[in-house]
Amino acid sequence: MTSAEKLMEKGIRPSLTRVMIYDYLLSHRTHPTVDEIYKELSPKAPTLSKTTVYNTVKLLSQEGVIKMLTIEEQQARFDACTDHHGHFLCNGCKNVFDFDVDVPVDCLPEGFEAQTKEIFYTGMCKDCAN
Amino acid sequence: MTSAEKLMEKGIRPSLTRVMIYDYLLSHRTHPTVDEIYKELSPKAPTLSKTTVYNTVKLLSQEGVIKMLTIEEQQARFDACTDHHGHFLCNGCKNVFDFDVDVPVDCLPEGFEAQTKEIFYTGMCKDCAN
DNA sequence: TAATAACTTTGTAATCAATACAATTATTAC
DNA sequence: GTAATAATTGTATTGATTACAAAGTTATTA
Repeated sequence: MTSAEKLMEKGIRPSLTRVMIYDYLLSHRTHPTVDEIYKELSPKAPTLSKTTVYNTVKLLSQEGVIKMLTIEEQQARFDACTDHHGHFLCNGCKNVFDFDVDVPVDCLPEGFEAQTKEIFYTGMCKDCAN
Repeated sequence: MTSAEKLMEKGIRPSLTRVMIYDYLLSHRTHPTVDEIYKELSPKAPTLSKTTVYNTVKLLSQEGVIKMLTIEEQQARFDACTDHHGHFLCNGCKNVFDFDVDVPVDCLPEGFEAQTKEIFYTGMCKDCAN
């Protein structure tokens, strides 16, 4: 399935801009910020507005196409991989790494219903630990 | 052990302001924001500055006396309970609830060293689910 | 195809949490 | 008690995000 088809499946009209931003996230699993997305795509799309990037990642997040991450900082990051996995923020290089992890289940009090589940670790990555 | 002693144990001089803020967090397990702490304590301490609240929660977080939470929003929240537990943000009432959960261990790639571990869920709490 | 309606994109201005910084006040050490 | 150090304060600034209205684009209808 193409990325445009994935958007349509969620009821999102696959405009060029939306597909471009979604494709960027699909092919760059670096959990970029809005600013990073904007800076990367601006050369190819000189009229792109940062507001559009904000609008688009908000829309895609709301519809569950991508995930918003809020690890510790003041800038949100975005991830096109919506499968469940943990995120590790390295305090050295500030990169965010994925890791496989089993989500704890059945740990919520009676009557609580989870819609999103996030596992965020911070520390030092392999390269920065030494 | 008094809260002042706990601060001293971590090498933090237990000034009146610091103890007051720490005590507030110890007795109000609502995961308040800086603004909420400031608004609650201002009547008792009219000369309190919001900058001092920022300075204090940053210091206490850095020294591991309290924990900073960054669940989904743009305002950080603070928690005096540093035992491991999960946090649940209700999308209805916007309250943050604690829940017991086993932290996954040994899930990081070789060489990665975790310093903090957070488990954040969002959804609907018992009261808001109906 | 033209006219209209609906949606998307854009740029500017505003908001607001957080930080920088310098001045003031309080505490400690000698 | 005075100098040195640390804590607190207020103001100004930064910077991510949102609000909003105008401009541009796509779809719909006749």
